[in-house]
Amino acid sequence: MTANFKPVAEQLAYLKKGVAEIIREEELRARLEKSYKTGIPLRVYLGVDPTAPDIHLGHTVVLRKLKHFQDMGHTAIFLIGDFSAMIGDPTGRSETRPPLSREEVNANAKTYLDQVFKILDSHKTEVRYNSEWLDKLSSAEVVKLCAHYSLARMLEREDFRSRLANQQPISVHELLYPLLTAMDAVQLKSDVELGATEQKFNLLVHRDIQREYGLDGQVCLTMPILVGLDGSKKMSKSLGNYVGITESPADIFGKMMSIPDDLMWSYYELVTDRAPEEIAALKSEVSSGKLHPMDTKMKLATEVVSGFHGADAGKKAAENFQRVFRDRQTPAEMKEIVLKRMPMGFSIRWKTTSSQGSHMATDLPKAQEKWSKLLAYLGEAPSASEAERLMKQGGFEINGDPVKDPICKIDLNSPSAYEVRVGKKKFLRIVVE
RNA sequence: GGACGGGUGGGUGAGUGGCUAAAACCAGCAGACUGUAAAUCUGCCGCUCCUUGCGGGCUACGAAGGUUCGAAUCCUUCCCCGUCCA
Repeated sequence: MTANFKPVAEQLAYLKKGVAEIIREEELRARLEKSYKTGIPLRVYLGVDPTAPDIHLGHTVVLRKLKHFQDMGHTAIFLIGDFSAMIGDPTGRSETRPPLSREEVNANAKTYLDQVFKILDSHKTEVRYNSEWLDKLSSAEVVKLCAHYSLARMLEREDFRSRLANQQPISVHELLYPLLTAMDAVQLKSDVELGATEQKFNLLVHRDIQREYGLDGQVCLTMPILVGLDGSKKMSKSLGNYVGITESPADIFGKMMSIPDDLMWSYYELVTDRAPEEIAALKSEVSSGKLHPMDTKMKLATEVVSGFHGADAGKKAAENFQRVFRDRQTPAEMKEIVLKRMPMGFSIRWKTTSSQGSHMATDLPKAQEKWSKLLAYLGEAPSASEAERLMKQGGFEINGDPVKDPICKIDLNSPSAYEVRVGKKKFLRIVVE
């Protein structure tokens, strides 16, 4: 069976969109040509350590590139670093990462796959786990592997060098990270490995080690790091400047709108399917004043939402955004929480457009309860103090009117419904039955 | 193994016995202005209780003990990190 590849030049143009660096482009072209002639698809892999339960927009940059290879008929391999996650990639770290347990890693790996297949075609993706071979590696083999690389070369790496210079600790096992993950490349016999620019060192070590094991060194393709919502640091969960791909359409839309204007071009390039020429055209129309930056950003937000939730959701999110923030109305749909008095306390039911749940609250027995406490109890404010603060500062509204009195109470005995705004973006409908 | 230096709130980092829930800066949150952008200005920024007050309580400066009317600050032991020597 021979895949029907597109001409090499066309493939290359498609694959080059948005990339930071290809090491080396000539080799990639050569491999594409060979594949074109033989009909054998390239083996392209992306290794990801499941260190957190969710993936965010930043991760999708490189996933999308893997998808591009898939689109061109090549074999996409999604490698889950279930073993390497337990070491922790030292990249970009100014300190040693606390190791994860196998249980955490496995749990994370499971949630990754669902999310990843929002981007990749699950039927065409080869999913592998590096514990498959790394678990079995004997000490003798590890020693042999280590013999292929020198400490001096290891210390060429920026984050090791700077930690050394700043008198911060480097654990020996961290040095093992690039070497052990190189075994992935060896085992997979990869033609191409993808990664973010910060992975360049690792990718290059992998390439070197492949050669030591008698393979042709893989092509390394790096993608730029997506800047987070704050507009300066890289997108990461721990910095809180991220968009999770499982978030609701409204949240994704709102977050996308909050990025600085200048940032939208790189988002267009890295997380949408727009061709480079289209992006350039949009950019010049904005700078000439023909297009309003906000409208252009709304387009971006719509496309991002559509990518994860479908075109309808994207459209709806855009409409809702305009309704709430331009027309200053309440959203068409908001999270609804129903409180119902029961003999033992309250039953609490909540539902959003995408999910729902319920539980009993036995420790909320008062008929008159402070809003601040209720919000904290419901998890809609981090703490009661925080909620009080919000109220004092005018960030809390009931049915459209600001309530600044921090001891304002809700009567849980008389049935009624409240439309409540908590902070800038959160709207709730609270119903007492 | 030895000699030194260090561990403070989400981060950086002051503070060496009471005036310190702990300077300053960053991040974060809210308000004003706007395009929920950026920039700017103002305020807030441990938890909790109430009668929301420059109010009460609790917790917090690596851990555990101790000295003291009183400790992030002094003492003891322990843990962790770095540097230099071997």
